[in-house]
Amino acid sequence: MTIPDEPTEIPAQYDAGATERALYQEWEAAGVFHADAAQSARSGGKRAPYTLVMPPPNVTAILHVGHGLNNTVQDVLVRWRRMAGDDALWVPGTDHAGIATQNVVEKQLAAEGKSRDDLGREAFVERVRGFADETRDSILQQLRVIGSSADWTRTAYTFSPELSRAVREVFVRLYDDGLIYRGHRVIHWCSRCLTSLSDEEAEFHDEDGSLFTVRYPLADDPEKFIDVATTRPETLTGDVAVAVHPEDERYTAFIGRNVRHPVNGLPIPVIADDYVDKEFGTGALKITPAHDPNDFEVGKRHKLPQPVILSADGHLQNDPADALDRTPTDIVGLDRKAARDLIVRKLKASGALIDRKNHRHAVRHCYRCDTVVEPRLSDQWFVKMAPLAKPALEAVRDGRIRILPERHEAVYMQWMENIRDWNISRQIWWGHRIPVWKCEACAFEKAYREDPAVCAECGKDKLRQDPDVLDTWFSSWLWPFSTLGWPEATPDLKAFYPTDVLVTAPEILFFWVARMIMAGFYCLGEAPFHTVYLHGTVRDMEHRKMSKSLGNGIDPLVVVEKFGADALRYTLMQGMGLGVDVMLDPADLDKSFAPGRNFATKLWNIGRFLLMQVGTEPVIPFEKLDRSAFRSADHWIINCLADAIDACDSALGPARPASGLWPHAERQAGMRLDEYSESARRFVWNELADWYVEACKGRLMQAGADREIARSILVHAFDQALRLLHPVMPFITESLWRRLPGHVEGSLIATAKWPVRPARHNAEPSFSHLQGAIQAIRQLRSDYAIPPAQIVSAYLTGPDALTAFLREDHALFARLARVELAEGTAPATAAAHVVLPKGLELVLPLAGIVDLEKESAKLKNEAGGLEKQLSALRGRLANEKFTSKAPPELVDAERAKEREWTARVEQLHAKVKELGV
RNA sequence: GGGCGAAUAGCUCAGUUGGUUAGAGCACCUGCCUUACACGCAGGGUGUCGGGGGUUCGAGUCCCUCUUCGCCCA
Repeated sequence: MTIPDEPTEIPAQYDAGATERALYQEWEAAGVFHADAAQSARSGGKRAPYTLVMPPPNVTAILHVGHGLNNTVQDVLVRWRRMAGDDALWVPGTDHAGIATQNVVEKQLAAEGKSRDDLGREAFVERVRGFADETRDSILQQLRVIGSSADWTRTAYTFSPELSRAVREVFVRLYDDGLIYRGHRVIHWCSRCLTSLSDEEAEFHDEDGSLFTVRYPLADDPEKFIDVATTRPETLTGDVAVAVHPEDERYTAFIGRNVRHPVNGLPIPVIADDYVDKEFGTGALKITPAHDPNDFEVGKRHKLPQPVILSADGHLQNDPADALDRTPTDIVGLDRKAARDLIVRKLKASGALIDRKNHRHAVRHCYRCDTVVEPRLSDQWFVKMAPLAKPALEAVRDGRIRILPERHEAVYMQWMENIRDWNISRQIWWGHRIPVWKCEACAFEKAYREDPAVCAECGKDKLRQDPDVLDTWFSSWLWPFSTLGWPEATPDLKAFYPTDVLVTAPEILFFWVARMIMAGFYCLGEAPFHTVYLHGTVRDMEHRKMSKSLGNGIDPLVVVEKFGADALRYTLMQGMGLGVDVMLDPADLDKSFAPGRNFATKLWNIGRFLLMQVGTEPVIPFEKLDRSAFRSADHWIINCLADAIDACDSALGPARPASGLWPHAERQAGMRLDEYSESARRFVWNELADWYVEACKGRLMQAGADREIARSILVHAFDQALRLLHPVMPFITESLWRRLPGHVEGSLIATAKWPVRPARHNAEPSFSHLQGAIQAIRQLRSDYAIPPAQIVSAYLTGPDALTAFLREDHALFARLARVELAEGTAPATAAAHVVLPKGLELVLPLAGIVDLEKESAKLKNEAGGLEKQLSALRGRLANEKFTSKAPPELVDAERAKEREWTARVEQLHAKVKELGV
């Protein structure tokens, strides 16, 4: 048998760039990512289906580190289940992102000096379509670079003909079920995007503003007046009443009379409504029905007019039809800001402005362009949500769906219980057009599955389609099944729906997740997934969200370029506590990605060294080894492996609820990506490399049965470690795995079997004693600053069986602790002493180096600490209440501890005496 | 204003139904280029578990209260 003395052809440096590109192509060519519908147990196959649908990035998006995080989580899960034998499918795709994409193209047009109206609707939509087609695949391409193992043959797009059909189908069903209606309501209006926004799209930001107090004199008795507080004087001319609380005694005399409007001079009534908060401001409120949702309700109750005094683009208007002739001509045409200033000046001049206070309040902004959102009365399409919410609420309540982290479940419940109707119409051009046609001949209105030529009622061809398009979320809420072919009963739908886990950010729990659950029940009668995993946000060192405007973003492609995709992925996953934000420093990528970079390098080095040591000759299969010939280190590393597999499994899983309902004990179990990463890392680095590889060094030098056991176990343990790590570090593991002796040409770790926990061996504790002894010696060496090159002698005493066992591994002591185990009687003095468990003692004669007083003090100190603990322990055991009330096992354990500690204290005192200092 | 949550090492966080001497990673300190790896090796825990009170044989864990912070919603 030859022992290789030449290093095998494993490069000293791992070339991430070249390796990753080549391996990704290999995986794709081998069809690793492709899931076969026929193999799913739901279609008569043998494999449990495991499906993820990727939260579709915008067509215009470029990859940022948040995408990296989101997709790495999904990739870890799908690679894990693929190895575990599931029919694993990860569906990728993109979202046409109505407002966002239209905005980008409109900006392009503006740069050319054009507007969308210059092009006209059809040409504009074509232009956006062309733009989206160009950008659509770029982010998906970038996801490949970080290793995403999505099934690209199933790439979906919310605006594709297939998915558009699903949108149309749902719209028509909801319409026919009476769940879609047109409403005249105050909605959130973005005067820059010229469209309505849903509640979720109009985000609150705190802003410093002013609270103005304005005086309204009685029309028939100007000496008497009501002071009204408002934050928005620019909407003053839209006032149609002043409201007070019916029980507010200050104002009872005013109710039913008219006051004179301080800006337009019109008489408006004082009304009583218990919506008014007596405590806020002056306790009197101006009512502007067309520009405040609450005022709108008040106005309806009191049958007040609804003048719309702001135009669509945010200027004051006096169009007789809308504004009802209430806006003075000198204000007409001003934008909101200018109008506010002018009105405030006029009020000041006329003496109607009584007070102006600084006031911090939450103001809604457009989530796309950050313009202040204007509440504005208009006609919109709504979905009636309460009936849809009911089953979606039940599913989370009874455990068919779980949300992690748990605290988001309460948030979900609260939102669902108080759900409001969903404004789904947008006054833009890029999106699915609302499929409702109205007949101009007979006024019949209907939602059509196919574009109609003639009216379904009267047969005339005077049809006009509604000009609005649908909210983008109206297509993405169908994503878990529209991507699988719904409304067709496709093989994919049968094989892969319901899906399993939805991985996303908590911000879109309501925008998207809740609506998907509702759509799943409405369209298919089933929850679209059993687990919602909401991960943290990537933030900078000041805990700020990464954003383009702050310039604190991190480009994952730069990270991949510098450190490799595995380093990026590992860094993100090891920092991914459940629901915990990941902090990264955009100014110091080396530091931020050190965990992944260091570990990737270490793993490569472990592999390189291990493979060099083992050589290329075939090894005995692990299962065929004669276990009776195992050394303690062998048992120990196999036990470590069993624990590591166990830890990884319970950190990641369970993959699905066994019965369709999450049992209470499993409701928050699994999905601990950080614990999984750390468990796998600990095994390969702190156990396999730090101890077992070291323990094998000597054994590999000599041909024979013992060498073959070591080789086989090294190969087996490393093979299993690579498999455990593959989901998080797919490239480097694939690259090392194929270099293992006995690797079958063409086989891939990406489709290799996930490790199964082996049985534990009990013969291992001796290795822990050995480790304890070695660590104690290292500590001594460090205390006395003994250089590594200096080998010292050590006397080992204690129970014969144990010392004999440890002496067998004297070579290990020599290598790891740099000591020579000596025979004979240890010198009593001029030596360092270590007291180990089970009566073991180490004595290192260190004449001239050892400080006897220091040794004595150390031992005394240890004894003292232990005695303190011991007296507390004895106190506890002497307490009759403890011994009678505490569980008997605990009391027994405490008694055992007392015996052990007592023996150890005695041993320490004996040592001190021996030293005689 | 309403709701939810958090406060444990310098930082980010674990800590099961209350039960050993409260842990991990990173950072940090000390010593080492010990023939795979300095992106490494060895050694080191640096803590009044936010303050106060209570329940209990026993509290980081349960209850009350105060303080601070975060998120969601109006």
